[in-house]
Amino acid sequence: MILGPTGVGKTELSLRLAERYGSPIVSCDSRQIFREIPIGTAAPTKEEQARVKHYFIGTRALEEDYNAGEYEREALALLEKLFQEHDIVVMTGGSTLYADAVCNGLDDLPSVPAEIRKEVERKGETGDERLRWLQAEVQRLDPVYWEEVDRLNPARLAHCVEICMTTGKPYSSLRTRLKKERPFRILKIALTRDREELYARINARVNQMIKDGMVEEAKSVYPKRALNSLQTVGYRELFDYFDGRYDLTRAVELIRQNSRHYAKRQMTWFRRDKEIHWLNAKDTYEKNSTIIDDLLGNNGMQAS
RNA sequence: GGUGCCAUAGCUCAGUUGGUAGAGCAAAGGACUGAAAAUCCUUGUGUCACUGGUUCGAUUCCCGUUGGCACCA
Repeated sequence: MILGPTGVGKTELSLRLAERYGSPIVSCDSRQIFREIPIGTAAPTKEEQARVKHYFIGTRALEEDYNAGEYEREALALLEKLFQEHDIVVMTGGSTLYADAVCNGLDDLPSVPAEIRKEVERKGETGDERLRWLQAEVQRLDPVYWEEVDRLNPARLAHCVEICMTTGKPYSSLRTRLKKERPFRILKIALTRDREELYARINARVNQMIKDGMVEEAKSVYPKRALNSLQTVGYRELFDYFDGRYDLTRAVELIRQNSRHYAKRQMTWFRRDKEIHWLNAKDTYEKNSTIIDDLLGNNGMQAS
């Protein structure tokens, strides 16, 4: 598994490793999975996909309500198949929860019916009012979870309420947080770079996306802006630009900034994971692939 | 050349009737089990332009210097 913050250089390393091991690449990215938005999500290009077979790239429509649980099921099913033909399968991506779902598993929860989601969404007009309603509901439906939840986080509270309403049981009673066994060994590699350098790469990549037609791409999906799949760095800022809230220069500035924030949040998540082996993205492929071979216990393996 | 105004955090600025200072943004750290590129929490980083004076004490008042802006010649 090749992890790392956005823009660090996962794609190139993954491609070369996949070629070396004769493996496909299983993407672990919650936004590259949508086919309508390849530019703004820095999805692998046609050329890159021609080099190595990719999974979970552009396979879903924006309207499909995709989530980490569904990804866990699909990815595990796919891996089972792939491991029949491959000793090593390369997985890569920056969606931390999705990666976690594959490695450790999520609890078995039902998916929330649309009516319930709508109901929970609608309560309270203003953000404050809604937050207070959610807090009251969690206290009433799941006092155990109330004790541990981040009480100011509407997304957390809403999820608990949704699950309680869907199952009729307290969310906390379904939340085992047990680590699931997997029928394969997982080697987690994360790439890192100096912060300054990472940010410079992110800034440059945003420029490139704009040149590659990201504004037009965003325009084409603008009518669907309310979808969860479009609550995505790059698109939100461009939608606001289309609405006249600021000019394109400002929008690009905000995209850069929010991408940096995203990378920072990813780093926070990765730092906590003690299973990760860190590699410097600046080191040569030869050096890094040798380290990875050692970690795999495949010192004798010849690069093809 | 003259007059006036300004100089405080990375940026934009507030403020101290004289007791060495605080907002927004930027930035940094953290949380995270089906919306996760989502959602949320915490944190103020400073020769208060420089020199001298008055004062127990000056970022604050005064003289000068430098830089910027405006107006007048």
